[in-house]
Amino acid sequence: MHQLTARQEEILRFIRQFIAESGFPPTRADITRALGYRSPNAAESHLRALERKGAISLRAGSSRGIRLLDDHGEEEEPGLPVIGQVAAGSPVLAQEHVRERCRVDPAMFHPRADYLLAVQGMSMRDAGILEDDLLAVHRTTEARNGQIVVARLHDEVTVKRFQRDGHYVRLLPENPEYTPIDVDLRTEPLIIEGLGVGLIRNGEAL
Amino acid sequence: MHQLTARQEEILRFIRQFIAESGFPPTRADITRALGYRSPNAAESHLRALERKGAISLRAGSSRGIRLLDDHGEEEEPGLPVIGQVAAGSPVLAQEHVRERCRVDPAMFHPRADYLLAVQGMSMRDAGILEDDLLAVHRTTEARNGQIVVARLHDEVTVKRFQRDGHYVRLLPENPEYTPIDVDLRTEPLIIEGLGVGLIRNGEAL
DNA sequence: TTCTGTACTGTTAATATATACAGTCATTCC
DNA sequence: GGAATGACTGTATATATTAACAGTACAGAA
Repeated sequence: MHQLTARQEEILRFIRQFIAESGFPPTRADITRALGYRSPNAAESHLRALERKGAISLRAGSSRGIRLLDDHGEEEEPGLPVIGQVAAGSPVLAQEHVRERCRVDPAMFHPRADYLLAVQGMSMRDAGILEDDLLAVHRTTEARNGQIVVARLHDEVTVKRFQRDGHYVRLLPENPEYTPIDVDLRTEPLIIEGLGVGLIRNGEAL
Repeated sequence: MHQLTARQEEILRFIRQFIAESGFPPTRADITRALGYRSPNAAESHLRALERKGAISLRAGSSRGIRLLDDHGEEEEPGLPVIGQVAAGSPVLAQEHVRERCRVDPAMFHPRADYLLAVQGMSMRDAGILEDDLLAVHRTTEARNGQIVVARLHDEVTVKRFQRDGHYVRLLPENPEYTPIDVDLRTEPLIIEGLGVGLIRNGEAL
Protein backbone atom coordinates (compact mmCIF):
# COMPACT_ATOMS: atom_id res chain seq x y z
CA MET A 1 0.00 0.00 0.00
CA HIS A 2 1.23 3.43 -0.97
CA GLN A 3 2.12 5.91 1.78
CA LEU A 4 -0.84 7.95 3.00
CA THR A 5 -0.82 11.65 3.84
CA ALA A 6 -1.85 12.90 7.28
CA ARG A 7 -5.27 13.96 6.00
CA GLN A 8 -5.82 10.65 4.28
CA GLU A 9 -4.90 8.79 7.48
CA GLU A 10 -7.35 10.97 9.34
CA ILE A 11 -10.14 10.13 6.95
CA LEU A 12 -9.30 6.43 7.04
CA ARG A 13 -9.44 6.58 10.85
CA PHE A 14 -12.81 8.29 10.68
CA ILE A 15 -14.16 5.61 8.34
CA ARG A 16 -12.97 2.87 10.70
CA GLN A 17 -14.51 4.61 13.69
CA PHE A 18 -17.76 5.24 11.84
CA ILE A 19 -18.05 1.58 10.90
CA ALA A 20 -17.26 0.48 14.45
CA GLU A 21 -19.96 2.76 15.86
CA SER A 22 -22.65 2.48 13.20
CA GLY A 23 -22.08 -0.92 11.67
CA PHE A 24 -21.95 0.55 8.16
CA PRO A 25 -19.57 2.85 6.29
CA PRO A 26 -20.16 6.62 6.04
CA THR A 27 -21.50 8.49 3.02
CA ARG A 28 -19.59 11.31 1.37
CA ALA A 29 -21.85 13.67 3.28
CA ASP A 30 -20.99 12.00 6.61
CA ILE A 31 -17.29 12.48 5.94
CA THR A 32 -17.89 16.05 4.79
CA ARG A 33 -19.70 16.87 8.03
CA ALA A 34 -17.23 15.09 10.29
CA LEU A 35 -14.17 16.72 8.76
CA GLY A 36 -15.84 20.12 8.51
CA TYR A 37 -15.75 20.45 4.74
CA ARG A 38 -18.13 22.60 2.78
CA SER A 39 -18.19 20.45 -0.30
CA PRO A 40 -18.92 16.74 -0.55
CA ASN A 41 -16.40 16.64 -3.35
CA ALA A 42 -13.62 17.05 -0.78
CA ALA A 43 -14.65 13.69 0.65
CA GLU A 44 -15.10 12.21 -2.82
CA SER A 45 -11.60 13.08 -3.98
CA HIS A 46 -10.09 11.84 -0.74
CA LEU A 47 -11.88 8.55 -1.19
CA ARG A 48 -10.54 8.33 -4.73
CA ALA A 49 -7.04 8.97 -3.45
CA LEU A 50 -7.45 6.29 -0.79
CA GLU A 51 -8.68 3.88 -3.44
CA ARG A 52 -5.74 4.69 -5.74
CA LYS A 53 -3.35 3.97 -2.87
CA GLY A 54 -5.04 0.66 -2.11
CA ALA A 55 -6.36 1.56 1.34
CA ILE A 56 -9.99 1.09 0.43
CA SER A 57 -12.09 -0.11 -2.47
CA LEU A 58 -15.20 1.67 -3.65
CA ARG A 59 -18.22 -0.06 -5.14
CA ALA A 60 -19.54 2.15 -7.92
CA GLY A 61 -23.21 3.10 -7.71
CA SER A 62 -23.63 1.75 -4.20
CA SER A 63 -24.37 4.01 -1.28
CA ARG A 64 -21.85 3.59 1.54
CA GLY A 65 -19.93 1.26 -0.79
CA ILE A 66 -16.63 1.63 1.03
CA ARG A 67 -14.58 -1.45 1.84
CA LEU A 68 -11.47 -1.38 3.98
CA LEU A 69 -8.44 -3.15 2.58
CA ASP A 70 -5.42 -4.47 4.43
CA ASP A 71 -1.77 -3.51 3.94
CA HIS A 72 -1.48 -5.61 0.82
CA GLY A 73 -4.48 -4.04 -0.85
CA GLU A 74 -6.50 -7.17 -0.19
CA GLU A 75 -9.96 -7.38 1.28
CA GLU A 76 -9.40 -6.81 4.96
CA GLU A 77 -9.77 -10.34 6.26
CA PRO A 78 -10.90 -10.48 9.83
CA GLY A 79 -8.66 -12.20 12.31
CA LEU A 80 -5.16 -13.58 12.19
CA PRO A 81 -3.64 -16.25 9.95
CA VAL A 82 -2.85 -19.52 11.71
CA ILE A 83 0.54 -20.89 10.66
CA GLY A 84 1.04 -24.63 10.80
CA GLN A 85 4.10 -26.69 9.92
CA VAL A 86 6.82 -24.42 8.57
CA ALA A 87 8.89 -26.08 5.85
CA ALA A 88 12.65 -25.64 5.82
CA GLY A 89 13.86 -22.52 4.07
CA SER A 90 10.49 -21.00 3.33
CA PRO A 91 9.24 -17.81 4.97
CA VAL A 92 6.91 -18.26 7.91
CA LEU A 93 4.12 -16.17 6.46
CA ALA A 94 4.09 -17.94 3.09
CA GLN A 95 0.58 -18.57 1.86
CA GLU A 96 0.89 -22.36 1.92
CA HIS A 97 1.42 -22.36 5.67
CA VAL A 98 -1.80 -20.56 6.44
CA ARG A 99 -4.12 -23.27 7.67
CA GLU A 100 -7.00 -21.02 8.50
CA ARG A 101 -7.82 -17.68 10.00
CA CYS A 102 -8.68 -17.12 13.61
CA ARG A 103 -11.11 -14.33 14.32
CA VAL A 104 -9.35 -12.46 17.09
CA ASP A 105 -8.42 -8.81 17.27
CA PRO A 106 -4.69 -8.42 16.52
CA ALA A 107 -4.70 -5.30 18.70
CA MET A 108 -5.72 -7.41 21.68
CA PHE A 109 -2.05 -8.16 22.22
CA HIS A 110 0.72 -5.66 22.95
CA PRO A 111 2.61 -5.22 20.78
CA ARG A 112 0.15 -6.15 18.04
CA ALA A 113 0.08 -9.78 16.90
CA ASP A 114 0.78 -10.48 13.23
CA TYR A 115 0.03 -14.19 13.09
CA LEU A 116 -0.64 -17.27 15.19
CA LEU A 117 1.90 -20.08 15.19
CA ALA A 118 0.78 -23.61 15.99
CA VAL A 119 3.23 -24.82 18.64
CA GLN A 120 4.94 -28.17 18.13
CA GLY A 121 6.40 -30.15 20.99
CA MET A 122 6.43 -29.61 24.72
CA SER A 123 9.70 -27.70 25.12
CA MET A 124 7.90 -24.69 26.64
CA ARG A 125 5.58 -26.73 28.87
CA ASP A 126 6.53 -25.00 32.11
CA ALA A 127 5.79 -21.61 30.60
CA GLY A 128 2.27 -22.86 30.03
CA ILE A 129 2.79 -23.29 26.30
CA LEU A 130 1.65 -26.73 25.22
CA GLU A 131 1.60 -28.61 21.93
CA ASP A 132 -1.03 -27.37 19.45
CA ASP A 133 -1.40 -24.09 21.31
CA LEU A 134 -1.50 -21.06 19.04
CA LEU A 135 1.25 -18.61 19.91
CA ALA A 136 0.42 -15.02 19.01
CA VAL A 137 3.52 -13.64 17.32
CA HIS A 138 4.56 -10.04 16.74
CA ARG A 139 6.94 -9.80 13.79
CA THR A 140 10.22 -8.19 14.76
CA THR A 141 13.91 -9.03 14.59
CA GLU A 142 14.65 -7.41 17.94
CA ALA A 143 14.49 -9.41 21.16
CA ARG A 144 15.42 -8.66 24.76
CA ASN A 145 16.62 -11.19 27.29
CA GLY A 146 13.86 -13.24 28.88
CA GLN A 147 11.39 -12.73 26.08
CA ILE A 148 9.85 -15.67 24.29
CA VAL A 149 10.89 -15.64 20.65
CA VAL A 150 10.14 -17.45 17.44
CA ALA A 151 13.61 -18.15 16.06
CA ARG A 152 14.89 -19.75 12.89
CA LEU A 153 18.10 -21.75 13.18
CA HIS A 154 19.37 -23.94 10.34
CA ASP A 155 16.06 -23.63 8.54
CA GLU A 156 14.13 -24.85 11.52
CA VAL A 157 11.62 -22.73 13.38
CA THR A 158 11.49 -23.02 17.15
CA VAL A 159 9.87 -21.27 20.11
CA LYS A 160 12.19 -20.60 23.05
CA ARG A 161 13.11 -18.07 25.71
CA PHE A 162 15.79 -15.67 24.49
CA GLN A 163 19.05 -15.05 26.35
CA ARG A 164 21.88 -13.10 24.76
CA ASP A 165 25.38 -12.33 25.99
CA GLY A 166 27.52 -10.58 23.39
CA HIS A 167 28.01 -12.89 20.43
CA TYR A 168 26.39 -15.78 22.20
CA VAL A 169 22.69 -16.49 22.25
CA ARG A 170 21.09 -19.18 24.37
CA LEU A 171 17.65 -20.43 23.42
CA LEU A 172 16.13 -21.76 26.63
CA PRO A 173 13.37 -24.35 26.76
CA GLU A 174 10.98 -24.27 29.73
CA ASN A 175 11.06 -27.98 30.38
CA PRO A 176 13.88 -29.85 32.16
CA GLU A 177 13.58 -32.72 29.66
CA TYR A 178 14.90 -30.44 26.93
CA THR A 179 18.36 -28.91 26.66
CA PRO A 180 19.14 -25.28 25.83
CA ILE A 181 20.44 -24.44 22.37
CA ASP A 182 23.64 -22.38 22.23
CA VAL A 183 24.32 -20.26 19.19
CA ASP A 184 27.48 -18.38 18.25
CA LEU A 185 26.21 -15.51 16.14
CA ARG A 186 29.61 -15.23 14.40
CA THR A 187 29.41 -18.69 12.89
CA GLU A 188 25.72 -19.56 12.89
CA PRO A 189 22.93 -17.51 11.37
CA LEU A 190 20.10 -17.00 13.85
CA ILE A 191 17.03 -15.25 12.60
CA ILE A 192 14.48 -13.84 15.03
CA GLU A 193 11.12 -14.22 13.32
CA GLY A 194 9.12 -12.56 16.03
CA LEU A 195 8.10 -12.21 19.63
CA GLY A 196 5.56 -14.27 21.54
CA VAL A 197 2.94 -11.79 22.73
CA GLY A 198 0.08 -14.06 23.65
CA LEU A 199 -1.46 -17.48 23.50
CA ILE A 200 -4.68 -19.07 22.37
CA ARG A 201 -5.71 -22.61 23.25
CA ASN A 202 -8.65 -24.20 21.63
CA GLY A 203 -10.12 -27.44 22.78
CA GLU A 204 -12.81 -28.83 24.98
CA ALA A 205 -10.41 -31.17 26.76
CA LEU A 206 -7.69 -28.50 27.14
CA MET B 1 -35.90 -10.89 21.75
CA HIS B 2 -39.22 -12.14 20.42
CA GLN B 3 -39.35 -15.43 18.52
CA LEU B 4 -38.63 -15.11 14.80
CA THR B 5 -40.40 -16.93 11.99
CA ALA B 6 -38.49 -19.11 9.53
CA ARG B 7 -38.64 -16.40 6.85
CA GLN B 8 -37.43 -13.76 9.28
CA GLU B 9 -34.53 -15.96 10.36
CA GLU B 10 -33.67 -16.46 6.72
CA ILE B 11 -33.57 -12.73 6.09
CA LEU B 12 -31.51 -12.12 9.23
CA ARG B 13 -29.05 -14.76 8.04
CA PHE B 14 -28.84 -13.08 4.66
CA ILE B 15 -28.15 -9.71 6.27
CA ARG B 16 -25.35 -11.22 8.37
CA GLN B 17 -23.84 -12.90 5.34
CA PHE B 18 -24.12 -9.76 3.23
CA ILE B 19 -22.32 -7.71 5.87
CA ALA B 20 -19.61 -10.35 6.22
CA GLU B 21 -19.00 -10.37 2.48
CA SER B 22 -19.49 -6.73 1.59
CA GLY B 23 -18.60 -4.88 4.74
CA PHE B 24 -21.90 -2.98 4.72
CA PRO B 25 -25.55 -3.94 5.16
CA PRO B 26 -27.84 -4.65 2.19
CA THR B 27 -30.50 -2.31 0.78
CA ARG B 28 -34.14 -3.29 0.47
CA ALA B 29 -33.41 -3.98 -3.18
CA ASP B 30 -30.51 -6.30 -2.29
CA ILE B 31 -32.77 -8.32 -0.02
CA THR B 32 -35.52 -8.34 -2.62
CA ARG B 33 -33.16 -9.74 -5.24
CA ALA B 34 -31.55 -12.30 -2.94
CA LEU B 35 -34.85 -13.68 -1.67
CA GLY B 36 -36.45 -13.59 -5.10
CA TYR B 37 -39.20 -11.10 -4.29
CA ARG B 38 -40.86 -8.93 -6.90
CA SER B 39 -41.50 -6.02 -4.64
CA PRO B 40 -39.03 -4.17 -2.42
CA ASN B 41 -41.84 -3.73 0.03
CA ALA B 42 -41.57 -7.41 0.94
CA ALA B 43 -38.11 -6.66 2.25
CA GLU B 44 -39.27 -3.44 3.87
CA SER B 45 -42.02 -5.08 5.88
CA HIS B 46 -39.75 -7.93 6.93
CA LEU B 47 -37.23 -5.41 8.18
CA ARG B 48 -39.96 -3.67 10.14
CA ALA B 49 -40.98 -6.99 11.66
CA LEU B 50 -37.36 -7.73 12.60
CA GLU B 51 -37.10 -4.30 14.19
CA ARG B 52 -40.33 -4.80 16.15
CA LYS B 53 -38.95 -8.07 17.48
CA GLY B 54 -35.68 -6.47 18.51
CA ALA B 55 -33.44 -8.37 16.11
CA ILE B 56 -32.24 -5.28 14.27
CA SER B 57 -32.54 -1.54 14.51
CA LEU B 58 -33.17 0.69 11.49
CA ARG B 59 -31.83 4.19 11.09
CA ALA B 60 -34.52 6.26 9.39
CA GLY B 61 -33.49 8.12 6.27
CA SER B 62 -30.15 6.36 5.99
CA SER B 63 -29.35 4.03 3.17
CA ARG B 64 -28.24 0.60 4.38
CA GLY B 65 -29.08 1.78 7.90
CA ILE B 66 -29.47 -1.70 9.36
CA ARG B 67 -27.84 -2.56 12.67
CA LEU B 68 -27.74 -6.05 14.10
CA LEU B 69 -28.77 -6.40 17.73
CA ASP B 70 -27.96 -9.19 20.16
CA ASP B 71 -30.36 -11.44 22.05
CA HIS B 72 -31.21 -8.73 24.55
CA GLY B 73 -32.06 -6.16 21.91
CA GLU B 74 -28.80 -4.36 22.61
CA GLU B 75 -26.29 -3.15 20.08
CA GLU B 76 -24.41 -6.30 19.13
CA GLU B 77 -21.20 -5.88 21.06
CA PRO B 78 -18.27 -7.60 19.45
CA GLY B 79 -16.23 -10.05 21.45
CA LEU B 80 -16.64 -11.69 24.82
CA PRO B 81 -16.99 -10.17 28.28
CA VAL B 82 -13.97 -10.66 30.53
CA ILE B 83 -14.98 -11.61 34.06
CA GLY B 84 -12.67 -10.64 36.89
CA GLN B 85 -13.02 -11.26 40.62
CA VAL B 86 -16.32 -12.95 41.31
CA ALA B 87 -17.84 -11.85 44.59
CA ALA B 88 -19.41 -14.41 46.88
CA GLY B 89 -23.03 -15.19 46.15
CA SER B 90 -23.40 -13.09 43.02
CA PRO B 91 -23.86 -14.56 39.56
CA VAL B 92 -20.76 -14.87 37.41
CA LEU B 93 -22.15 -12.87 34.53
CA ALA B 94 -23.30 -9.94 36.66
CA GLN B 95 -22.53 -6.63 35.05
CA GLU B 96 -20.17 -5.46 37.77
CA HIS B 97 -17.77 -8.31 37.08
CA VAL B 98 -17.27 -7.41 33.44
CA ARG B 99 -13.88 -5.73 33.34
CA GLU B 100 -13.76 -5.26 29.59
CA ARG B 101 -14.60 -7.00 26.38
CA CYS B 102 -12.18 -9.09 24.41
CA ARG B 103 -12.64 -9.03 20.66
CA VAL B 104 -12.55 -12.71 19.84
CA ASP B 105 -15.08 -14.78 17.95
CA PRO B 106 -17.14 -16.82 20.46
CA ALA B 107 -17.62 -19.45 17.74
CA MET B 108 -13.85 -20.00 17.62
CA PHE B 109 -14.30 -22.44 20.48
CA HIS B 110 -16.34 -25.63 20.48
CA PRO B 111 -18.75 -25.54 22.09
CA ARG B 112 -19.21 -21.80 21.82
CA ALA B 113 -17.65 -19.65 24.54
CA ASP B 114 -19.95 -17.38 26.52
CA TYR B 115 -17.42 -15.42 28.53
CA LEU B 116 -13.78 -15.25 29.56
CA LEU B 117 -12.86 -15.85 33.17
CA ALA B 118 -9.66 -14.34 34.56
CA VAL B 119 -7.92 -17.24 36.31
CA GLN B 120 -6.73 -16.75 39.87
CA GLY B 121 -3.99 -18.85 41.39
CA MET B 122 -1.81 -21.59 40.01
CA SER B 123 -3.88 -24.67 40.85
CA MET B 124 -4.13 -25.66 37.18
CA ARG B 125 -0.50 -24.88 36.31
CA ASP B 126 0.31 -28.32 34.89
CA ALA B 127 -2.65 -28.09 32.53
CA GLY B 128 -1.02 -24.99 31.11
CA ILE B 129 -3.49 -22.66 32.82
CA LEU B 130 -1.62 -19.93 34.66
CA GLU B 131 -2.66 -16.99 36.83
CA ASP B 132 -4.26 -14.11 34.88
CA ASP B 133 -4.95 -16.33 31.89
CA LEU B 134 -8.40 -15.88 30.43
CA LEU B 135 -10.33 -19.13 30.41
CA ALA B 136 -12.96 -19.33 27.70
CA VAL B 137 -16.08 -20.70 29.36
CA HIS B 138 -19.15 -22.31 27.82
CA ARG B 139 -22.14 -21.96 30.11
CA THR B 140 -23.62 -25.30 31.00
CA THR B 141 -24.50 -27.27 34.10
CA GLU B 142 -23.48 -30.59 32.59
CA ALA B 143 -19.93 -31.88 32.90
CA ARG B 144 -18.27 -35.16 32.02
CA ASN B 145 -15.33 -36.72 33.83
CA GLY B 146 -11.98 -35.24 32.87
CA GLN B 147 -13.37 -31.96 31.66
CA ILE B 148 -12.18 -28.67 33.09
CA VAL B 149 -15.05 -26.92 34.80
CA VAL B 150 -15.84 -23.61 36.41
CA ALA B 151 -17.52 -24.66 39.64
CA ARG B 152 -19.13 -22.76 42.49
CA LEU B 153 -18.76 -24.30 45.93
CA HIS B 154 -19.76 -22.43 49.09
CA ASP B 155 -20.05 -19.18 47.12
CA GLU B 156 -16.55 -19.49 45.81
CA VAL B 157 -15.77 -19.90 42.11
CA THR B 158 -12.95 -22.23 41.15
CA VAL B 159 -11.47 -23.81 38.03
CA LYS B 160 -10.71 -27.52 38.36
CA ARG B 161 -10.80 -30.83 36.53
CA PHE B 162 -14.12 -32.65 37.08
CA GLN B 163 -14.36 -36.20 38.36
CA ARG B 164 -17.65 -37.71 39.43
CA ASP B 165 -18.53 -41.05 40.93
CA GLY B 166 -22.14 -41.35 41.97
CA HIS B 167 -22.89 -38.82 44.69
CA TYR B 168 -19.25 -37.89 45.04
CA VAL B 169 -17.49 -35.28 42.97
CA ARG B 170 -13.78 -34.67 43.09
CA LEU B 171 -12.43 -31.36 41.85
CA LEU B 172 -8.85 -32.03 40.81
CA PRO B 173 -6.16 -29.37 40.65
CA GLU B 174 -3.35 -29.84 38.11
CA ASN B 175 -0.55 -28.96 40.49
CA PRO B 176 0.90 -31.27 43.17
CA GLU B 177 1.12 -28.34 45.59
CA TYR B 178 -2.68 -28.21 45.73
CA THR B 179 -5.02 -30.83 47.12
CA PRO B 180 -8.18 -32.13 45.46
CA ILE B 181 -11.55 -30.95 46.75
CA ASP B 182 -14.05 -33.68 47.58
CA VAL B 183 -17.74 -32.89 47.48
CA ASP B 184 -20.65 -34.98 48.62
CA LEU B 185 -23.54 -33.84 46.44
CA ARG B 186 -26.07 -34.99 49.06
CA THR B 187 -24.81 -32.56 51.66
CA GLU B 188 -23.00 -29.83 49.76
CA PRO B 189 -24.39 -27.77 46.89
CA LEU B 190 -22.03 -27.79 43.92
CA ILE B 191 -22.95 -25.61 40.99
CA ILE B 192 -21.30 -26.14 37.64
CA GLU B 193 -21.07 -22.67 36.07
CA GLY B 194 -19.56 -23.83 32.83
CA LEU B 195 -16.97 -25.73 30.87
CA GLY B 196 -13.46 -24.59 29.99
CA VAL B 197 -13.34 -24.66 26.19
CA GLY B 198 -10.25 -22.57 25.51
CA LEU B 199 -7.64 -20.21 26.82
CA ILE B 200 -6.28 -16.79 25.99
CA ARG B 201 -3.05 -15.44 27.42
CA ASN B 202 -2.09 -11.88 26.91
CA GLY B 203 1.29 -10.50 27.75
CA GLU B 204 4.66 -9.75 26.22
CA ALA B 205 6.50 -11.62 28.94
CA LEU B 206 4.10 -14.57 28.94
C1' DT C 1 -66.44 -13.03 13.31
C1' DT C 2 -63.09 -9.63 13.60
C1' DC C 3 -58.49 -8.62 14.56
C1' DT C 4 -53.64 -9.12 14.27
C1' DG C 5 -49.64 -10.93 12.16
C1' DT C 6 -47.19 -13.08 8.24
C1' DA C 7 -46.00 -12.89 3.55
C1' DC C 8 -46.19 -11.07 -0.25
C1' DT C 9 -47.22 -7.88 -5.35
C1' DG C 10 -47.22 -3.36 -7.42
C1' DT C 11 -46.61 1.65 -7.71
C1' DT C 12 -44.93 6.04 -6.49
C1' DA C 13 -42.72 10.04 -4.38
C1' DA C 14 -39.36 12.24 -1.62
C1' DT C 15 -34.78 12.35 -0.60
C1' DA C 16 -30.30 10.42 0.29
C1' DT C 17 -26.25 9.59 -2.22
C1' DA C 18 -22.73 9.10 -5.68
C1' DT C 19 -20.38 11.43 -8.83
C1' DA C 20 -19.25 14.46 -12.76
C1' DC C 21 -17.62 19.16 -13.93
C1' DA C 22 -15.39 23.64 -13.10
C1' DG C 23 -12.53 26.01 -10.30
C1' DT C 24 -8.59 27.82 -6.50
C1' DC C 25 -4.28 27.53 -3.97
C1' DA C 26 -0.20 25.29 -2.40
C1' DT C 27 3.59 21.86 -2.59
C1' DT C 28 6.70 18.75 -4.60
C1' DC C 29 8.93 16.38 -8.30
C1' DC C 30 11.67 16.60 -12.53
C1' DG D 1 9.00 26.25 -15.56
C1' DG D 2 5.66 22.95 -16.07
C1' DA D 3 3.32 18.75 -14.38
C1' DA D 4 1.45 16.00 -10.96
C1' DT D 5 -0.57 15.66 -6.45
C1' DG D 6 -2.92 17.26 -2.36
C1' DA D 7 -6.55 19.76 -0.33
C1' DC D 8 -10.09 21.88 -0.85
C1' DT D 9 -14.98 25.25 -2.57
C1' DG D 10 -19.18 25.26 -5.24
C1' DT D 11 -22.76 23.53 -8.29
C1' DA D 12 -25.43 20.19 -10.51
C1' DT D 13 -27.60 15.82 -11.77
C1' DA D 14 -28.66 11.08 -12.41
C1' DT D 15 -29.89 7.46 -9.68
C1' DA D 16 -29.90 4.62 -5.59
C1' DT D 17 -32.66 4.12 -1.70
C1' DT D 18 -36.08 4.72 1.76
C1' DA D 19 -40.53 4.55 2.70
C1' DA D 20 -45.36 5.55 2.09
C1' DC D 21 -49.86 3.89 0.10
C1' DA D 22 -52.98 0.36 -1.86
C1' DG D 23 -53.73 -4.19 -2.46
C1' DT D 24 -54.23 -9.92 -1.98
C1' DA D 25 -54.09 -14.20 0.59
C1' DC D 26 -53.71 -17.04 4.58
C1' DA D 27 -53.42 -18.42 9.54
C1' DG D 28 -54.17 -18.24 14.29
C1' DA D 29 -56.12 -15.79 18.37
C1' DA D 30 -59.85 -13.30 20.90
